[in-house]
Amino acid sequence: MLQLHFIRDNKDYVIERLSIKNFDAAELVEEIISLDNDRRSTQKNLDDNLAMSNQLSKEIGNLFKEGKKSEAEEVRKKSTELKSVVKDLEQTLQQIEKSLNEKLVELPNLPHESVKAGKSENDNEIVYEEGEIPMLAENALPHWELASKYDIIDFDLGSKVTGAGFPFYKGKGARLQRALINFFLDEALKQDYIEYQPPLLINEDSGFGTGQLPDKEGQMYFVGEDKLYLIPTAEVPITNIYRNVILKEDDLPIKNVAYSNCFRREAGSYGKDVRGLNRLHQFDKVEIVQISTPEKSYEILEEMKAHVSALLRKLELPFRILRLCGGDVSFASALTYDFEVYSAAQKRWLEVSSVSNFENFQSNRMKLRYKSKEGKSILAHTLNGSALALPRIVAAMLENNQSSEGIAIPELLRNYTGFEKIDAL
RNA sequence: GGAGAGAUGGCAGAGCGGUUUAAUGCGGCGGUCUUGAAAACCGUUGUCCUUCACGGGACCGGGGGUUCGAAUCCCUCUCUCUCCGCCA
Repeated sequence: MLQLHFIRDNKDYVIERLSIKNFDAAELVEEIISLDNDRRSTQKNLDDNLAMSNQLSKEIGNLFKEGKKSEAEEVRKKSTELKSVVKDLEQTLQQIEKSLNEKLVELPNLPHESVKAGKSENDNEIVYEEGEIPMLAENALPHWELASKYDIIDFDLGSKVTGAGFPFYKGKGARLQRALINFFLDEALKQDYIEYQPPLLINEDSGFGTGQLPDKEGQMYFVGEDKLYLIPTAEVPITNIYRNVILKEDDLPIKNVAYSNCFRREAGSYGKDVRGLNRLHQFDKVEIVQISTPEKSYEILEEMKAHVSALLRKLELPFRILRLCGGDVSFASALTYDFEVYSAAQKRWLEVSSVSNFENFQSNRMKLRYKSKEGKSILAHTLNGSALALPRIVAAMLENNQSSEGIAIPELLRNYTGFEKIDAL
């Protein structure tokens, strides 16, 4: 959520920047400013009446104490009249604030200066590439076939027990998952992240705080009985730790890491996009989250980018980094880098990480502030990134490392898996 | 799931209809004293809205109600604690 006073002071700038996200804000901004004007004048009016009412109540108290009953009655009558005025104003104010909030929440975050205009993911800018595209044999298999050939992931079993997009990992497949999770967590710990294990269900306030609600309600699984949502990413619980919190400047930056299952309904997905591990309803992810001062947040974004790059390097996967264009960067993000690995049998790039700076967009929603050394309350900046999402890493690893001998486990992961290759048992 | 108790400022804790602009203690910050520190003493100590400013208003877990006036009374939700039941 953008700050009201910022919108007021930078009306044209807001509209211009949002056009980069293909969002026409002109009308909305006008409505917001006009509603805010109404809010201010109504508030002023209400406050004046309340001040008067407070004054009268005090008088009544004093008069009663002095035994001047009839005079007190007189004032009480006046006060009663005032009461209906106050009640009306309160209702009006509530209405105005409600519609103001509804409008305010519709405005996306402003894209960072470096974000270029663009319609879709096709306009994302490749800013970095590393690693060699493997040349596979003619008879190379896509990962879903490798998965069943070596009996390490069972998609059909998942469909039977739950539904499509909920695979079983089995044997070395399951052990590989566990190895990757531990590897990712340990790498983050080396960078001074604090490890958390968050709840997998969150309430409505948390969903609002990070921006999943009200917009993307349909993307989350909802447990109606208890009004809880299954998390689409650990970002939600981990960032919401700080909802309505005032930190100290010395606490920053806060670096948290969490492994969690992630649940996404992915309504409307179809075709080759959802084949095998490419898109699941439940998957595993290690997420890094940082809370920072505004001055440092872009430096930290680079640091997080470097962290994710190092992980992919250690896993020996060819990858590239994209700076998302205005049309593809998410509602809440100011700047996002996507990481894609090359999955050589599918011959396509798969997104395995998304690293974003939300600036104070989430902070403003969840009132996450810190007290500066001068004693001022300032909205913090929030950042997060996948480090990393497992399924597509596994997909690329299986495909890229296949040979007649089986599937080779990257050197640095062998300590974690306890085996060097996946072969026919 | 059943029965009971509770939620007050960074923390502890009083207040149970009108000098509460929320007592008091601890902690934090500033000062006096001291070569320095401690102790002692004095002062200060939240968030938000509004205003150029003076000022005004809101906030005692959330929401609603009673009243001229609510931290205080009523309703409701959430959470915490104790006991019982169930349970990895």
